[in-house]
Amino acid sequence: MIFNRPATDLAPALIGATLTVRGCSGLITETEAYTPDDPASHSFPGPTRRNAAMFGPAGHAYVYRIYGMHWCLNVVAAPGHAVLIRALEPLSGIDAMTARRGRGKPLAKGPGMLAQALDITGMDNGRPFGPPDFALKPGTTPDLVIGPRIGITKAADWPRRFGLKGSRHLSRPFPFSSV
DNA sequence: ACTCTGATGTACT
DNA sequence: GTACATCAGAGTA
Repeated sequence: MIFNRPATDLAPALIGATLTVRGCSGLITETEAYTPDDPASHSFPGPTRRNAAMFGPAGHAYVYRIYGMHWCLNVVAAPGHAVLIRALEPLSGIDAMTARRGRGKPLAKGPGMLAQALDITGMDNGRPFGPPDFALKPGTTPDLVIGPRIGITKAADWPRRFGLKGSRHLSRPFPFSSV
């Protein structure tokens, strides 16, 4: 897996990959690309304390807190580029994820839920991806759907949200579109 | 199904 | 002071 490339290339490549975090794993079903020329990207204003990891080595995590209570996990791509992991299909460690999320609740249908299910916090900011505890394993290239982004106010309509076609483990449905 | 709102911390102007 | 790459619960239907 080549991490050091534009987020717009890495984001679709991560769909279908398996993310493993300390005994829990899942199939990535939804990502979003953020680039330095994107007004909605944390890297848009240039390096700051919060976004330092986005300008660090590719293949590391960029984790930040949002709305005071949730964490969001990104994979750092080229400098100033990152891919937000928005949703996944749980594969293993489901008991632990359920315990952290609460019984009957969706486990990882959104970036905040995903971080909570996998117990990802600011402690993981800057951590390199690699086996065995924090791994990102490429899968076979699946059919993708592409659509506008979610939860942002600037450039929300840029088609930079990628999903696994037909998956039920998405934060929201995609408007009809595919590659 | 949908829309609205409160919770909660911090980075940045 | 304001905005924020969100979620859960309550309300309406």
